[in-house]
Amino acid sequence: MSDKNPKPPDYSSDSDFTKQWSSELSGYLNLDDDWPDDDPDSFVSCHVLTQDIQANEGGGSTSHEGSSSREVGNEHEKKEVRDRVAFITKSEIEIMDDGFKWRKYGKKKVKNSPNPRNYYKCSVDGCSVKKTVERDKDDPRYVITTYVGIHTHPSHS
DNA sequence: CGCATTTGACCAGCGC
DNA sequence: GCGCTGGTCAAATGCG
Repeated sequence: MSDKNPKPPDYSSDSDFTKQWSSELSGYLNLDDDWPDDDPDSFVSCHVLTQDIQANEGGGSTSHEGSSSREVGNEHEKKEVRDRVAFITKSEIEIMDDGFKWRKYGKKKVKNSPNPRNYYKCSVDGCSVKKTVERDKDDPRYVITTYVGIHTHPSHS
């Protein structure tokens, strides 16, 4: 991708799109920026699944659903308490500038979907936030963005 | 010149 | 014990 600042042709008002995202993120990432959220009902559907990514079949409708052997209500306190925020966004593009700089550090093909999964990491100094972007296998027009960690900086502006 | 992006390989954890 | 999946890092290249 040679385009650093992708402007989705579909979203004429990508500004609102970004604002909304930041607004959503601000609720979890504690962003100081006050976005003039004037369009809560935008054309983009953003679903937030926080702290519980049990929804492997999150995109809705996935293959095996009968295997309910493992309950997901328990928290796995194995190592660090990384904040995981999964965003299911209805968009054709997965590269959206939410106000942070992301450096792609890996691409892996998942068996659960015919599409590869992209791994991004914040390139801001002192910020160790990671982001994983994956396309829905059932609905390619949907993108699942999972944020891991909390931004320690307001924005890269 | 610096940095973002890309692909491959390696490693770790878990399942069977 | 071996295999598989997922995840991360490293090196190289291209572009700004």
